[in-house]
Amino acid sequence: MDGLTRGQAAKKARVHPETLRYYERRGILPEPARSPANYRLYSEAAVRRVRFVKRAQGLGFTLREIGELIALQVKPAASCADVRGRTLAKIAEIDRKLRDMREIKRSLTRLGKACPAAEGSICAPSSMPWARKAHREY
Amino acid sequence: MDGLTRGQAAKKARVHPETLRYYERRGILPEPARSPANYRLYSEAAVRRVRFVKRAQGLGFTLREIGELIALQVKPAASCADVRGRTLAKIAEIDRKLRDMREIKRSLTRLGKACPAAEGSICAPSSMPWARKAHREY
DNA sequence: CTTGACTCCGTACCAGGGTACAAGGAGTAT
DNA sequence: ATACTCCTTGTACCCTGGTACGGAGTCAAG
Repeated sequence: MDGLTRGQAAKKARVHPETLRYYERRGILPEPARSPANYRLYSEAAVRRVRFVKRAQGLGFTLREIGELIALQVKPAASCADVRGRTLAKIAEIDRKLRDMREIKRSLTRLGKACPAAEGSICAPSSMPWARKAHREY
Repeated sequence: MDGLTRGQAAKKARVHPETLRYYERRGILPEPARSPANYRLYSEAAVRRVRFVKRAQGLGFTLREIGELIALQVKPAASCADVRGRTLAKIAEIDRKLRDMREIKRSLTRLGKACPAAEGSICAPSSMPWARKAHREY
């Protein structure tokens, strides 16, 4: 019998075993095959999908959005123009996130440079507009 | 009397007024000045900070992480080497997120190209490894 | 000088995303 | 066959990040 049990698949995907059942309920994972003894049997593809879900969550996507992202490919070809529209919208969203991300990184990079590595030294005033002044602001 | 009331600040930052009180409890916002009638008075800097928080949340950072990000600049200069270390760690984290983000974008872009805009046409098979095959995987 | 919209505070509630628990069955090791 | 671990189901619980609610005070417009 091949396929991974829930615990094995969970370990490979680095999530809690219960999470797999939860994703199944949420429709994020399809109902897996079952062993003769009714054990769930997961494929490597399922593991990859879970890993993708976790990375996407780390980027601020909700489970519903991630489900939509996955659906883009699983959808019937009939709704092709629709799929294309959704895809372009998702790309635009990601571009926004990329801009935000790069902006935060720039700020942090400036801070890293202003901050000498030596112990006991003094950091130059920061360059993060969202932090600057916010604590003496009245 | 200058400074924004809670409602005004919330509107500018595009959040619910209650959120400002919540962030104050969480230490994300400092305790603001008060009007003679004990109303909170927010600065533009506070509004900018809230906006930053929302963008960072959209990138998958938790409130605790965002607090740390903000603390990097507010921290006393004494702990400079420490701040530098944390800053570099945050930058590495952001680089990971950037890689993930770009990978998803690439997949979506391929999908967008494979998907002719015309109504009723057929999409080419997808190029998203995390979706592909996961629905016939047993 | 009242009405309506705002504010205060404390507390209670809610949704999303899991995680735990109980009672019983299956697999394996000794 | 006895233990130990993992699996099944259903249900209950938990944490995070807010939102809502109630009773009282404030402020601006009419």
